[in-house]
Amino acid sequence: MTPAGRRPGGRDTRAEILDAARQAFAEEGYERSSVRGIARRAGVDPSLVHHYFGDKALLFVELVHLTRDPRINVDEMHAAGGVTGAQIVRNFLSSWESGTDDVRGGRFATIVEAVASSPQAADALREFLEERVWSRVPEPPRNRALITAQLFGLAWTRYILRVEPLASADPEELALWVGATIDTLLESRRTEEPGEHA
Amino acid sequence: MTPAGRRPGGRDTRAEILDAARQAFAEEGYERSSVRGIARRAGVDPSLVHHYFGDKALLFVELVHLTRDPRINVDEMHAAGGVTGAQIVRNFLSSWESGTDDVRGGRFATIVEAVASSPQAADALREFLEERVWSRVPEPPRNRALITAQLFGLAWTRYILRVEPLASADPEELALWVGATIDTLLESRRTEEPGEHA
DNA sequence: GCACGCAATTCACCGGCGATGAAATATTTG
DNA sequence: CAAATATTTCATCGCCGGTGAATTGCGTGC
Repeated sequence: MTPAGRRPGGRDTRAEILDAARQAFAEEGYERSSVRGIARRAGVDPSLVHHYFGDKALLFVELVHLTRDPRINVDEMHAAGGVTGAQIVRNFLSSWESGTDDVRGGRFATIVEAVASSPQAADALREFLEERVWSRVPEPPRNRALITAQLFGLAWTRYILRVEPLASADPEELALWVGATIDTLLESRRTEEPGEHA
Repeated sequence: MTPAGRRPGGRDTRAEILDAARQAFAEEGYERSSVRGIARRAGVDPSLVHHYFGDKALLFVELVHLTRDPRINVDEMHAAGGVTGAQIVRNFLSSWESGTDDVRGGRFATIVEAVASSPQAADALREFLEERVWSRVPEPPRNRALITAQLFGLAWTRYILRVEPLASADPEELALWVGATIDTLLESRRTEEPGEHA
C-alpha cells in the first residue's frame, strides 16, 4: 500500500510507538504484547520498532523510565511529617490500583512479567528503584532491600498469586498489617539489629 | 525419517516428555522453553505434547504437581519441636538453592515466570500452596497469606530483582532477618492483632 | 485368531512471532 | 544543488503454539 521511504511532515513516530507500546503492555501484559501488534497500533511497520528501540525488552525499558517520577511521593511524605510504614504501603498500592486500568494490578502484572522473563528489564527496574525511589530515603541498604521485599511480596501475593484475604482486602487494611512490619524495620535503624528478639 | 503410527514396545513416552519438560523449564525458564524444544529433547513430535497435555500451561501445571511433597518439611519442623520463622525461611530458601540447578534460584524464576504470564499456572501454584504446604499449619488465613508474602517477597527480591544485600547474603542471615518478622506474625496469633502497635 | 476400536505417533499446515538486511524516500547539511 | 543521513517499508528467515487428518500398533470381544 504505502510505498517505502521517509514520510513528509515531521510527526514524531517514535513517540507514537511508545504510546502504542504503553497501551499494549497495559492491556495485554509483556509477553502477550507483540512488536507486530504494537506496530499495528501505531500504524507503522514492525521494523520501525526495532529501528528505534533495538528489541522488545529495550522498548519496555524505555517505557518504565517514562513513568511519572515516584520521588514526588517521597517528598510528599516527608512534607506530611515523616515516613511511616502505613503510608509507604498506601502509596505503593495506589501506584497499581489507581487510574484507568482495566484489571486491578494490571500494571504490576505487566512489570513483574517483564522482569521475570528479561534480565534487562530486571536491571532497569532495580536501577529505577535505586535511583528514583530510594535515593532520598536515608535507610541503610539492608533495610531498603527488606522493605522492597515487603512491598513486592505483598503486591505479588495480592495481584498475581491472588491469595486470600490479601487479594480482596481493603488497601487500608493492608496498610495497617504490612505497615506495622515496615515500621519495625524503620525503627530498628535507630536502635540496632532489625527486629532480632531471640 | 521415522514413519507415522504407533511404536512397538511400550516405553512410557508421556513420562519422557515430562522429564524433558522439567529439564527445559529448569534450564531456560517458562516462556523461553518451547513445546517444540521439549519435544525435540524427548525425541518426539511436537503434536504428541499437545496430545498428552493439551497445551503448554497445562504441561507446566502437571510438572509443578510432581514436585516432592513439601508437607514433609512441615512435619520435620513439627518433629523438631515447633515451627519458627527462621526455620521456615531456611526451608523455603533451600527449596530454590539446593540441587543441581545451574543458576541459583533458577527453579524459582521458572515458576514465577510461568505464574506471571499464565493465570492457570497461578491457580495451580496457589492451590498447591494451600493444599500441600499450609494444610497442616494451624494459622489463620491472614497470617498464612502474610507469611507467603514474606517468603515470596524475599525470594523475588533475591533471585529475580537481585537487590543487594539480599541477593548475595548468606541464607542463614536471611533466615534471621526475615525469620524475626515471621515470628512476630506467628506470635500475634496467641495475642491479638498482627503487630499493630500504633 | 481375527476383526474392530482405540491409543500412539507423525505429517502437513495455519497464522503469528522476533529479527535482519536491503531498498526506497525524505530531510538536513555543506 | 549534491552528498550524507534519517526515516520508512519490503522481503525474508527460522521459530513458535496449535489443529486436523493420516498412519500404525495394541488390546479386546467373539
